[in-house]
Amino acid sequence: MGAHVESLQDRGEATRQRLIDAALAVFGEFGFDGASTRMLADQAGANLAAIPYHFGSKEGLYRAAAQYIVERITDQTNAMLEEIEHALLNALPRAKALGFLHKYTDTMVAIMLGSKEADSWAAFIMKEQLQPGAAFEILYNGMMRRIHEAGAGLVAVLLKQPQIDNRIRLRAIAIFGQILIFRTSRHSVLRQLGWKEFSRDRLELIQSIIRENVDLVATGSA
Amino acid sequence: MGAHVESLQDRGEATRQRLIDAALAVFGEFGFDGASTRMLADQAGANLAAIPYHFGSKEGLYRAAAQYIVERITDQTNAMLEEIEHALLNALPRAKALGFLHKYTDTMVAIMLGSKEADSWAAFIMKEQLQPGAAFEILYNGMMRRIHEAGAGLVAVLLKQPQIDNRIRLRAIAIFGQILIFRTSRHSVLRQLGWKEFSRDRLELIQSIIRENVDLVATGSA
DNA sequence: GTCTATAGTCGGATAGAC
DNA sequence: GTCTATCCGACTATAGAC
Repeated sequence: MGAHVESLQDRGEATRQRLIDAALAVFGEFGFDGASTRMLADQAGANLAAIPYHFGSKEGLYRAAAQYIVERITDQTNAMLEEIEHALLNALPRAKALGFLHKYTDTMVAIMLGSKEADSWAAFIMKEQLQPGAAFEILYNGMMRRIHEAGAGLVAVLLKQPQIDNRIRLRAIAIFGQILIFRTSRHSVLRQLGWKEFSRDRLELIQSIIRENVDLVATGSA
Repeated sequence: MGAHVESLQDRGEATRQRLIDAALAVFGEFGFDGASTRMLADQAGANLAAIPYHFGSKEGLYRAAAQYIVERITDQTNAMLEEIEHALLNALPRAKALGFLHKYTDTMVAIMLGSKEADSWAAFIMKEQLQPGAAFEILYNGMMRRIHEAGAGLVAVLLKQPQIDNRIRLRAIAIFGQILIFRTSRHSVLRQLGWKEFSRDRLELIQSIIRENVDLVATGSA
C-alpha cells in the first residue's frame, strides 16, 4: 500500500468517525425518525452521500452509533464489572458486596449524569428503549444484560440468597430505577428540585442518597 | 337551536373525540414527528382535513391529547391525592403516612402498568419527557407537580422532617424511579425477568417489592 | 472518497364543492 | 362538518462527474 492509498483510507476513516459522532448527537436529540440525513451530514461536515456510502443507509449509521455507545460504556465499566463478576464466583462477604454495589451505583450515576457527552448517549439509549428498533439488540446484548446481571448478583449476596431469582432481579431493577429516573425524567426532576443542571456537588448528593438506599436493602435483610 | 344544528354539533364532537383517542394511540407509539396526519385520520376514521379544522394543526391535536391524559389521570388519582393533601395539613402520624405511601405507590404502579390503554398514555408522556415539546407544560403543571409534591410530603413525615427540602424530594424521586423504570425500560426489564408481559400477579409482586422498599425508608429513620 | 443534481416518495395544510 | 384534490416543502437514496 502506497502513501496515496493510505491517505485516502485515512480520510474515509475520519469521515466515518465524524459521522458517528454526529449520529450520537443528532439521533440522541431527535431520534431516528426526527433526524434527517442532512442534519447528520451537516453536523459531521460531510456530504449527504457519505452516509449510504460508509454505512449502507441511515439505519446502518444508526446501528454503528449504537455499537459505538456499547464500546465506550464498556470502556468505562469493564474493569469494575470484571472485578464484580470475578468476586461473585467465590464466596463473597456481604460487606464486600455492599462496597461493590456502592461503587456500582456511583459509577452508573456518574456515567449517566456526569459528562456532557453522556447526554447524547443517554438520550439515544432511552429513545431506543421506548421504541425498540434496529439498535435495541446491540445495546441490550452488548451491555445492558451484563450490567443487570452484575447488579443482581450483588443484591443476591446482600439478601443471602444463593441464586439469582426474579425476586432478586426485581430488587436490582428497583435500585437501577432510582438512578435512571434522573435521566428519563430529567426535566421534571430538575424543575421539582429548582435546579438548572446536575452540577458536580449535586451529583454527589444523588450518589449519597442512592448509597443510603442500597444500605437499607442490606440492613433490611440483616 | 334546532335538532338539525345539534346533530351537526354532535357529529363534530364525536369526530373530535375519535381524533383524540387516535392521537393517544398513534402519538404514543410513534411520537410527534413519527406520527403522520394520515395515520391519525385513518385511525380515527376521520378525514385528513378534520385535524386542522378541529384542532388548528397537528400540534393542536397533540396538545389536546396531553390535556386529555391529564384529565383521565386526575380522575384516577384525585380522590387519593386530596386525601393525602388534606392529611398533610395536620399533624400526621408516621404509621398513617406509611399507609398513604403504600396506597400511593400501589396506585402509581397500577396506573402505569395496569391497563392496556395506559400503554399509550405512558408512551406519550415518556416521549414528551425525553424531548420536551408543546405538551410538557400541560403534563407537568397539570399533574406531575402535584403527584410529586404529595409523595414528597409523605416522605417528609416518614423522615420526621417538618419541611419538604431537596433531600426529601430526592428520596421521593428515588421511590418514584423504582416504579417508573418498569415503564421506561419495559422491554429490557421484561427480558431480564424472562417475562412476556406484566400480568396481574406479577404486577402485585412489583407492588409488594416497592412497598417493602418504602418500609425500609421508614425503618431506616426510625 | 467526495461531490452535485435529481429521482421518487411522503409530509402538513388548504381551497372549495357538498 | 366533512370531503376530494392539490400545493409546496422536505425527505432518503442514487447516478454520475471529478
